[in-house]
Amino acid sequence: MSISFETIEQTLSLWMRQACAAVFPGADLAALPLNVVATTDASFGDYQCNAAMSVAKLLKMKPRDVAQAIVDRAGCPVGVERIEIAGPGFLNFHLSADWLARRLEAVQTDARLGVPAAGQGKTVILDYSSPNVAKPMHIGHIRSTVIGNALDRLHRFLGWRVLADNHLGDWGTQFGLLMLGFRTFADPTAYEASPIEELERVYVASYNRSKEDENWKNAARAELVKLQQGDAENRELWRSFIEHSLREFERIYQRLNVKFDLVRGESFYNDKLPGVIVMLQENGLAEESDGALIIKLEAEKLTPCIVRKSDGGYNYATTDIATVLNRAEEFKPDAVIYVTDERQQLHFKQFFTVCRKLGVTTRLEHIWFGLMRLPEGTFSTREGNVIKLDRLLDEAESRALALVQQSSPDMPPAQQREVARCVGLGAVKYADLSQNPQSLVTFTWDKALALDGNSAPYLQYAYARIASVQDKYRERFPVGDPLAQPIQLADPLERALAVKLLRFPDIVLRAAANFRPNQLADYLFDLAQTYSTFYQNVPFLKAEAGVRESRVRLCDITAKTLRCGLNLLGIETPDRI
RNA sequence: GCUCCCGUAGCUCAACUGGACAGAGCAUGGGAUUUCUAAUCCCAAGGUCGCAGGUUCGAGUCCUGCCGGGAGCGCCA
Repeated sequence: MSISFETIEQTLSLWMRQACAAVFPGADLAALPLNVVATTDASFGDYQCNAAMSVAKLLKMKPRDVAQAIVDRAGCPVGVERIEIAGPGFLNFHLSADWLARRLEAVQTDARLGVPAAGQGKTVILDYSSPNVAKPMHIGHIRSTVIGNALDRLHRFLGWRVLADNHLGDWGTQFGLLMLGFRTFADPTAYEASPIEELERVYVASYNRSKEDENWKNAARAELVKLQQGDAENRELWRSFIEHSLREFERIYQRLNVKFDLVRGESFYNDKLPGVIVMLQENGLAEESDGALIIKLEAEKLTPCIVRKSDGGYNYATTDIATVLNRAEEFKPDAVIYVTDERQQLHFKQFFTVCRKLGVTTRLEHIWFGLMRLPEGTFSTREGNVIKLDRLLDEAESRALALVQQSSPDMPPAQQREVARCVGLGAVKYADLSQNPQSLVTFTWDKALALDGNSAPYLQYAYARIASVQDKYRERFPVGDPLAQPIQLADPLERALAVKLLRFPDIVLRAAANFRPNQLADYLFDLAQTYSTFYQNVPFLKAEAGVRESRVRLCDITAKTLRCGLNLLGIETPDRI
């Protein structure tokens, strides 16, 4: 069953706006921030509002007088026991325990846990992961993939129609070097055994030679031109590179539980590029410069955007413009979101600006994240110092397995491996999702594979403990039915847990709106900590009947929230750990 | 030279986009288990939020300058 809820912040904020309008008729409050938000500290109540300060400024009154007027004349919204005025004019809302309990009861039987379907009827295209063909996926790809996938899951859960598109790098100058290298250096046996590894080796060899051999460089360029002109043999080779790469990528995506709705590489748009140029010219945007076709963006204080090279070839920008035009026409999305690393910020600014000039009104967002680097500096395929994604995941699973074997020696080995898989993968994903995407990341094994503290295993452990409590309850009280008993919030630890649980919908909305999965991760960790304190200090199975059922219900809602939240981050929750 | 990010406890990171005495984890020291999974919990210690000004009732958050780190800046993607 699914009930349509307004979130608590939405309800209280709306009430506040109406209250201010009623108490101060005639004042133009439309532009003022009157939002009610969760408090940072329980001593300030459950929710707080700073409206009095902004209203006071507008009306040239004292903030405390404004706050007092609101409290005196507007009363309290439903569910709020009292509103206190604190400090310079903060309004602190204290929710009634009874209202919290009734609300939790409704959430418990709601399939969406009270999260509104805010994206209903809207479409978003998510462009993420997008690895380059013929190169192995390495730890640098994990951020785009994991963050993009979390945004995918968040939006889908909120009711958006999501089209996840893997915009593969399957076209471009690297193919000249790759083809020439392949014909010269490739070892058929190695290629058969491990195509991507061999392609990578071949590419690096070819690239290195091009740096010192001008003829080699020219020959590579000739191969590229042949490919672009549709030469059958090069075309076939190119196709086989893509095929092998996709098979390899697919294996890793399955491992990460990542699914795409569309896999349209850059080459998909090849035949649309001349049309884009014509369009740019017709709009008077493009001009010749040193043989290339460029779009000047001086008014926007951006460097020019090159849309056709002097040799007649097209650029990244041209493909991206064609892609947006195509997406807008075919899918009519409300938004197109790109998840890439920080180095592409300028490119996206230029390209979005050009799209606007072409009359594209679709919301375009570039969600960039800090480049992953090694303690000794950046890494690249060419340098050969990459850490493959497979190796990272293998290492994660084997570290987790050691831990599982140690703490659950009686578990059957097959189950130990399955738990280790969930825990190891969860740890890797969580390491990326729990911090601000834009922060700079230096890769270290211990950080990426942390299994304690603020980590996925901590959350998974909390979840597994609840599953165990529920089993024990059924064992000892086979005729008991928690849902038949009301939730009671007498103990402060129960109340604290209840308040935290009911924040979930607002957190999910915010994490999606800000494109910041770490805000959800933060919340889940906080929730798990609150639960662990509750678990440690409040008995449930030994509590008297009634209280016992109420607490088991709190456990159940916590489990559902953890599972739902972790699932939104792409992290699994085994029942045993 | 110009543009964009970042600088918070010994270490790794938060801080709901301008709100209350800046919070966690790790590491350190102390404590809790005959009882629901100790991969846990409780307590302690740890800070001039890079520096200097400014705006504001209020600044880690906004503005200016400087210092330090990263990234980008016409035919790569």
